[in-house]
Amino acid sequence: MSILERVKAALPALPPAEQRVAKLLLADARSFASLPVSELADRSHVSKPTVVRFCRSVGYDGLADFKLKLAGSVNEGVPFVHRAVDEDDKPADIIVKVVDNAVAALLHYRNDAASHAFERAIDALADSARHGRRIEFYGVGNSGIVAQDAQHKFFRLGVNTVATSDGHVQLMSATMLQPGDCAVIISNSGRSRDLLDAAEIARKKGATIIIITASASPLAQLALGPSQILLAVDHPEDFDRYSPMVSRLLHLIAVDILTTGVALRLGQHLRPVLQEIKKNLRAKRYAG
Amino acid sequence: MSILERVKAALPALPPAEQRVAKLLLADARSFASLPVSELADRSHVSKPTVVRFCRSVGYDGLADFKLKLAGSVNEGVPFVHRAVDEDDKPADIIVKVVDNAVAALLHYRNDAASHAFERAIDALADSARHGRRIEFYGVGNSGIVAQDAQHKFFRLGVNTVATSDGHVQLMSATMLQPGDCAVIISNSGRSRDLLDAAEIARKKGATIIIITASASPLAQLALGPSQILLAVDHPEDFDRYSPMVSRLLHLIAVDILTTGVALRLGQHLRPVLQEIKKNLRAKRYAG
DNA sequence: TATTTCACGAAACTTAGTTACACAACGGTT
DNA sequence: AACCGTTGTGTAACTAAGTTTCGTGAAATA
Repeated sequence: MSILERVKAALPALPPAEQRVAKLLLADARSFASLPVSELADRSHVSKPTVVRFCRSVGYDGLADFKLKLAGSVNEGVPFVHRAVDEDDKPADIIVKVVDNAVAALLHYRNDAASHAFERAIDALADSARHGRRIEFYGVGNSGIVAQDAQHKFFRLGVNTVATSDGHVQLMSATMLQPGDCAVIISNSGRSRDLLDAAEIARKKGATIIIITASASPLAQLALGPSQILLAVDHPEDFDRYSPMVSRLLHLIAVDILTTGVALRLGQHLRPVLQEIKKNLRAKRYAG
Repeated sequence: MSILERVKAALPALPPAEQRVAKLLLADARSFASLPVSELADRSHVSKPTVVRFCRSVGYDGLADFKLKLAGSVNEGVPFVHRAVDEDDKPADIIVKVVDNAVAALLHYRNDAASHAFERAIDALADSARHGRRIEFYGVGNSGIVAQDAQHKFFRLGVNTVATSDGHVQLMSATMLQPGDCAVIISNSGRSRDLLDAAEIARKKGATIIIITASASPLAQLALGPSQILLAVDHPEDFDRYSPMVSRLLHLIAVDILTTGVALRLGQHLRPVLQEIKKNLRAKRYAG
């Protein structure tokens, strides 16, 4: 996909000298594009032609071509660094900064989201959906809204789900779960007492629990067993001030990924349901 | 900001020959980086040094430096194109595609969001907040969730707001609005009857109405008057299949921008409120 | 052991990018 | 109106970056 990934994949098949060049590249891709051949050759302890050969080995025309493509590829993440909003920002600045921060967080998340955990979560949810088992979404505060959003999405897939943002109702609801059911628990901090209790109860009842929260939190600790799945959502320190804004977006994206995955699993036989919903909604609309 | 924008801005101040180089660049930025000086000089009918001079005029070290930065900049939008999820995508692919689609939509939005409209909206909201007037968020379906999210955000700023996702309640609530109050109406399609009615009532009552919806919709039509503000949220055709997912994110980002803007306007005197909320929330948490 | 193949570097070469310099046009001053 | 400086531009020389050629030594194959 990205150049670096391609290089990483090709690395073992490369001759030793070229591997050293690859290592240099991977160690500091940013500066690789701006250094001249001689410098690159020196730093990786090979000759200049070897640097060129390396470029061709990984599928480019030569060093010049490689540098160009690399510059494009490496810069992917660069423009979207976190930038604090300050007092005298105009609305135009705020728009750019808010969006860039969101994008930076999303791209960061994309790079280290655990696809394996998603696979398990999607399996479990699709399974519950297919067998008509219960799927419940719990969240409090801001995460309660994410839970509702998730519920809404699954609902539109024709899957019968419930979202609860009230601590007491969550406890009651969790008590009624059974093996084969899924409880998706969403929390920004991962420290909410109500959610910890609900998760614990759901676990005891044998339900599969899927936890969307920060990886170093008490709630995340609960997601270690065999039918417990952790979808870690972390964001870099410097997003702290925007934590509620950013984490919510990441939680929503996690929900989108789950929904998309489950929709694909369920496949064909949910199409009719979707169309019917659409038809009925249209009646509520202004014709224009 | 982006290289091309910077060039476009600097263009009028450039000498004629350099302007020709700039024109070539803007006409086909993609290939500019990969062509040699001589070719660039030929195509823009100037000499080689002029090409280099142009690069320096717009703030780079020389042609080499410029090409490198350009390669990075031009690719900015490229990696994040819409990519459809298909049946045999693995979870890892789904993650990448879902995130990339979201990012593509966000960046697109960032580029043509009307900052002027945001300015007016932020002014109106901050004004209502300062004078203790009512601020209400209306939305149905998925947008109801966005409305709640917005309410939650303003609530955390210490601003007393209401979110309503029930059509009947919206009508009742809108009826009670007065000049100086704000109604923020959120809709994906901009065709929901309930919201159109609520918007119309709010308008008649003299409240400022802020509409977050697609620009070519009936609801958007309502936002043409002096105390009506349209925050248009459109997304390209090809996002259609993901429309609910993407538009919701964009609506949320619009809300983030509003919140951030209002928070800056309100400034200092909301800090104590925030700290108190934080303190009280902590009691609900598990110590770890 | 002979032979082929492969990996690598030294040196020559080519081309890209840069600098130095010269000239022309314009604007303001004497 | 003649002068001088500033500014914009191209020509030609130059430097350094990237590339190709070729030769050597090591490993693999016969």
